[in-house]
Amino acid sequence: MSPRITIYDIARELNITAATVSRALNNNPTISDKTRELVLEKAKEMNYRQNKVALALKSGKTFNVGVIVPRIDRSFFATVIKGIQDELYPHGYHVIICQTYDQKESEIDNIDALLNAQVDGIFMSISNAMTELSELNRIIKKNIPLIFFDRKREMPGVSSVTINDFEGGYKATEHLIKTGCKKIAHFAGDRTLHIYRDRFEGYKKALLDYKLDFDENYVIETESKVEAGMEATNQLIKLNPLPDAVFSSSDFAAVGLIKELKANGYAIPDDFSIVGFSNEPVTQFMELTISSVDQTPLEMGRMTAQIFLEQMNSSNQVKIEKKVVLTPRLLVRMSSTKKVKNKK
Amino acid sequence: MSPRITIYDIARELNITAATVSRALNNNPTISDKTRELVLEKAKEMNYRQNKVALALKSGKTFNVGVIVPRIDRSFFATVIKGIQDELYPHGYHVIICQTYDQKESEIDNIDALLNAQVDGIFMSISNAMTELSELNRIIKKNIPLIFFDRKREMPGVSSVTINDFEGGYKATEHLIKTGCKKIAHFAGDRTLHIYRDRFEGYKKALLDYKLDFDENYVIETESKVEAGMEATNQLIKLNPLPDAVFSSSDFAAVGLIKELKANGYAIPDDFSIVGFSNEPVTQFMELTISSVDQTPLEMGRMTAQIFLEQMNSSNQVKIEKKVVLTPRLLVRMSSTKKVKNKK
DNA sequence: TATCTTTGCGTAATCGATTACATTAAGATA
DNA sequence: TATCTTAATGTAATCGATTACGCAAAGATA
Repeated sequence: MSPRITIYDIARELNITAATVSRALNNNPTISDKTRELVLEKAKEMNYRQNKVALALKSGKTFNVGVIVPRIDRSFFATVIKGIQDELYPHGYHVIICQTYDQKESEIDNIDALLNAQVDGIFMSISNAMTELSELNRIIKKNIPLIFFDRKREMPGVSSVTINDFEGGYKATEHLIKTGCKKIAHFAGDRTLHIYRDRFEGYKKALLDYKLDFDENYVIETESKVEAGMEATNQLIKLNPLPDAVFSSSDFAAVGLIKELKANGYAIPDDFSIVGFSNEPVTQFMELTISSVDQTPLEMGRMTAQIFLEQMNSSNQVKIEKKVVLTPRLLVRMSSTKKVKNKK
Repeated sequence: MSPRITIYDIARELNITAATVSRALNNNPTISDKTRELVLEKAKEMNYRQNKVALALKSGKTFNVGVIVPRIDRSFFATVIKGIQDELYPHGYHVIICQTYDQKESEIDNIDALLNAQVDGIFMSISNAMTELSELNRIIKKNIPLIFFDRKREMPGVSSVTINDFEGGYKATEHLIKTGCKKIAHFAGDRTLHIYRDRFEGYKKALLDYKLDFDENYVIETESKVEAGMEATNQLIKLNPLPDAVFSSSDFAAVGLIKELKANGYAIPDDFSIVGFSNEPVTQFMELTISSVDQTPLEMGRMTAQIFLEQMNSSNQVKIEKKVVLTPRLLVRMSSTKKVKNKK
């Protein structure tokens, strides 16, 4: 095992002090060119590497940030993290991943661990279960940037990057209306969560704006799973009058919806136009590609990281509180593209 | 901004020294029960948290590990990371993510950065481009556990966790043979990579074992993309005699294959039985679910982490070199399940 | 020549925790 | 009472880097 080379080792070799070595390596102007060159040469020769841990202890900056998500094996979160990483890597930051599975205890635990590890910032998609704001306040009190993405909580001095779920719901519904659908049902998620409530509200508003009746019976709450979508479909096809379109808050539910509709002999998009939400990879790989609302996760990650960098560069006096709301993009695919000749 | 509480702050409050506080907090038996209780109480009252950075500098252990993957927004890698994380989190380790996009420079860069950050271990899916073994040797020389997963390189003292790609290729092909296919084509990946070469060899061996002719014309090299699979399909359907099955090294290519076959009026699985590789989420969401070979990424991550923990717990003298080869699981789905009545 | 600047580098403190070694005081033993 | 244990705590070094402050030598100025 080769011993770690420190600035003291270099200093000893050159008969100077560690302070001089440190200054030379940091391009301090008070060091003569001769000495600087000697040091740089010797450092290279000895294969010296700066010990970031020692630096972190001295400076208080670890150049690590923590990202807290429910789980990383979900395309959406993996892509947000990719965006964060892509943006921060050139600035020398490392990204530490924490998973919570949306358990409140796990969220508190992870925050605690990240604070002990002295991260320079924490990015978080906060669960609905997390009511312990005191834990979050510990972050603020330490003056460590906390930034919410995707799912947020209102807190003074805390920035957030979210998408406009209302607009997403509105756009999806408007698209269905404009392509001729009159009786549009909605697969809603858990409406105690603001993201699902907002999508639902957008749906409702679009109906009103275009003078279509809103009927609570056309709204079916369902989980974000294929099976749940299939079950919901069985309720859907019992409706009278039968809808001619569905806006689903979840792509997975939309997949289940399509499976079950086909099994029951319905044609898509001719009998039912369908728009999902999230632009999960599966939507574009299906034989019948599914229209969906893209949440721009890459941009979300990038933006989150950018706000963090701004915050780090600003003086400590100035508290930045940015509320960025990204515009979702409607992606029209086959599941909502009726051939004109088949239009009923 | 609340100041950080240190053991010195506690010591001052109690009129004792930091050494005593440290010992009390670490359950050192030479500390009297009275003092210990006083310290613990005061620590709680002042909301003391151990500074892991200071500890890391002293102990040389950061409790951080680095994971190097080409990109994290791929289901496979995201799931491996999840496995690593799930296994290491209970032991107090944090996972730092690095993406390389399979660029050699980026791989070297990331290794360097992780070493400077003093991680306790590095887990890596190494690209084919990475020929600079000297960089990897720097890790070994520092006595930091390096563990390859998914894609490895032979190095003394380095453990690895991979799957048996040969067996995966064999199983997939054998399954097609046993369900009555006689003329099985193969979509191969880049066969300079051992994972693709092994899958190909498994395919070949299965044909030989079951007395079927191997024909190089039935092997089409293609990228792991839907579009590439579609292009390859156009070569495939020009073959004479026409194959009755395809084993694809890539699920995405299989998706393209199915799309294009259907577009050309072929029925699946009746005209073509199809098995893919990787068990990408899309394979189970398709209306026509795709048979595939699961690489057990969760187990791969878990196993990688376990080997690391073993290595950390063993004495420094003992070098552990484990080569774990996981067994892939064949998942039979609709794309290779012919109805008996339709069997040709 | 005497004094003042400037240049270049050394000294030593600091970040927060751990720990080998030293020290003190109380109780045990002869 | 004198000496020896032993329990409990203090002292100070250490991990590796940065940096305020001090100082010596060289050149500048009167």
